[in-house]
Amino acid sequence: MLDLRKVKKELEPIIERLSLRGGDFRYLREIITLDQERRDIIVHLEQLKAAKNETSKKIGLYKREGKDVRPILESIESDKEKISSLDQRLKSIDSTIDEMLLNTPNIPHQEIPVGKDESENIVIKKVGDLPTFDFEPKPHYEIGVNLGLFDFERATKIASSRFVVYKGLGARLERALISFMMDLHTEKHGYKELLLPYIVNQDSMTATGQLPKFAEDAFKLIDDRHLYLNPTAEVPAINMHRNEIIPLEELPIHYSAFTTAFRQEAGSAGRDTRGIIRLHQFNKVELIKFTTPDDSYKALDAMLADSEAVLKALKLPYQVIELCSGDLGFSMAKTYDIEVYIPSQQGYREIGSISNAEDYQARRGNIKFKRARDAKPEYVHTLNGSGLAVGRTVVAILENYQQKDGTIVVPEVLRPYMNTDKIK
RNA sequence: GGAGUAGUACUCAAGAGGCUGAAGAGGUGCCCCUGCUAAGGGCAUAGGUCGGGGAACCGGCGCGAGGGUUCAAAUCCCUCCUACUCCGCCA
Repeated sequence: MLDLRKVKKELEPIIERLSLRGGDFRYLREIITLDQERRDIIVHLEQLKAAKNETSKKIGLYKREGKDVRPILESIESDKEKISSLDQRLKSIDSTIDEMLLNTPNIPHQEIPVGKDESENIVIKKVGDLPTFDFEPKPHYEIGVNLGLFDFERATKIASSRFVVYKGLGARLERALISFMMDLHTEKHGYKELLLPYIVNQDSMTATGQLPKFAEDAFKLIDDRHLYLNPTAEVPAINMHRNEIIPLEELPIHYSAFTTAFRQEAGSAGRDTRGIIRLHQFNKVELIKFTTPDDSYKALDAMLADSEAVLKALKLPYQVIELCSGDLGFSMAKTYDIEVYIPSQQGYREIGSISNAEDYQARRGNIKFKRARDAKPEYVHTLNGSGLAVGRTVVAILENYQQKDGTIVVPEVLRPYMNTDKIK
């Protein structure tokens, strides 16, 4: 959520920066008018309430002294109505302002590239050598089905399309990757391991920015508690500290969490229909940080390096891109995507995303810290990154490590987890 | 799922319509005392948030959350949430 005070102070520059995302944000001008009305009401309302409090006290006194309170009671009768109607008006203004702010995305960081969509993202580095094949490399779904690693038909029988059953060494590979990634981040990169709920409530979804605007992307439970299936570990992990003031000495907080993520993939009909690139359910290892505002961009770069370390260890070629303003996620000020090389597509596919939300989620979730014992609380910055999407890592391994005979060489770092050096 | 009990500040806890923005204790901070430590004494300690004001400061909200009754609610009523106890069920 944007800071209302800041919006008021820098209205036009903010509208201009937001519009770099695409879309019209001139509606924010209305906030200024609404806010002025809101303040006027508050001033008036508080005067009335203060007077009413005085009067009530007086009534108490009079009663104890046995005096007649009827005249006083009559004198405040009209204020009562004024107060309740002003209260109502205030509530309605507050909720209008709130709704506007909740539906307004984060302001893109000053230095990110300006562009209208993903075609204007900028490749900032390429790492690793592309594999060479003396045969036609197969797509992962063919390899996986041939080796008996995936079963799409039965997954559809069990659930629906866009699900998969992993079998045998396929299931083992997925599990091995989860363990490998979690071990790397917790033991080498200093993150604290979390195992989180896979169901989150409406407040959590709102704090991180999935709601109210992107309700159609989430799986909502049919239940009057307004619960959702976890769409990404970012949601439960950031909400660990919702409505908290984190002691300064606990910052920065680094969490790593494996979760299963659930997405409706609304609007993706027809895209990536084959294979395990885009499923309703997938596994992901996530990195989450809470930092002071001063440290968040350093922390972002460090997180990117932690993410990259997974691909480096697996010896998979990848590129890092910086998202342009038009491709930026709703809650984020700046985002790097990591894209892994997919031989069958002769191109790169997103396998991870590392973002700084600055104070946007912290404000929605009321997550603060204090610089000193008697200092005013300030919002923390929140960051999240993939470390990595596990299913897509499976895709990358199958395709990049495929052999002419149809088998897969297991990347060295995974062998202790796989108990084999070959999938055949 | 049934039946019950409870949620008050950093912690424990009193409070049962107005004199309570909240007794008391612990903790914490500052000071005194003591050669150091322990013990003792004094003072302070509702955070947070919204609004007014140049500021000092003033005011609104706030006793799990949200509604309601009342001139007035921590205190009465309703709904919800959470924790605990008992019963049932269950990995």
